[in-house]
Amino acid sequence: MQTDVFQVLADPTRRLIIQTLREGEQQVSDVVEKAGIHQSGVSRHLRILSESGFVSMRPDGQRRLYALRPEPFRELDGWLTQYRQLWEARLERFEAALEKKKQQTRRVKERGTRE
Amino acid sequence: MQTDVFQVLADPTRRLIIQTLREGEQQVSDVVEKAGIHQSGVSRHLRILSESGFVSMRPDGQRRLYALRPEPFRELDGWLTQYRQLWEARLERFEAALEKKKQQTRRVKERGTRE
DNA sequence: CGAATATATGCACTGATGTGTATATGCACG
DNA sequence: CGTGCATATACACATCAGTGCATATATTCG
Repeated sequence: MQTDVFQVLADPTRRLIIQTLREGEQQVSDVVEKAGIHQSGVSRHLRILSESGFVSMRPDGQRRLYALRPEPFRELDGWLTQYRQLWEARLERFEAALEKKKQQTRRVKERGTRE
Repeated sequence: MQTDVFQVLADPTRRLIIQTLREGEQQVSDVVEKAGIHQSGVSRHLRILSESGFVSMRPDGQRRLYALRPEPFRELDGWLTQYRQLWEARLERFEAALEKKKQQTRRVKERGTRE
């Protein structure tokens, strides 16, 4: 968790690895095939991803299975939330979603609807 | 728009500048005060932010006013969407819990006290 | 035990990038 | 005009990060 989320995501290869792991748990050699760099490089990227919380590691014999973890994504989402109002006039996310549900029941009488 | 969003956000000073611009349009000298680096550096960061679409620039006499633009944030949000399912399951549980609590509250109000 | 396989790490290199200093450019105003 | 202020840019520099190569570590299997 020592390296910050943005730093980690800045590298394209790392994003590719993350993308790859979306399919589910993978061992290093699988990732190597898709990453286009040497095994040593992948190993180091996985280390960074691990230390920053993006992936978890589970030993399976001599292999190591890596999988995505939600926390950093959530963190990024949190950061992004500060700026949501920039493009989302109406917030329909998170608690706002709940709020909306309540208002649905209550009928929309205000000018809350956009033009 | 040549530099990619993640690359741009990787630099802490740049994120600080973005944060600063959340308060609204600012001229360079304002940003300099808050950024903690020299004016030339700020100028270059603003250039990068501009080229990547994070900010817009509007000349005002000899000054230049920079302001946040939504596009890159939206782009980041789009990227993030691929991974939302990673943690939204949990979030939904959270929402459900909240909902439940609210219903509880409502019930309590309707029927008087129970426990 | 020794060989084979999977993954991690030390070393060296290189390209990219953030920064300061100094200077250029652009605008305003006497 | 010419002086002053706001901002941009050229240059030099130092640091860092990603990479390959070679090698170490760990585990499985014969």
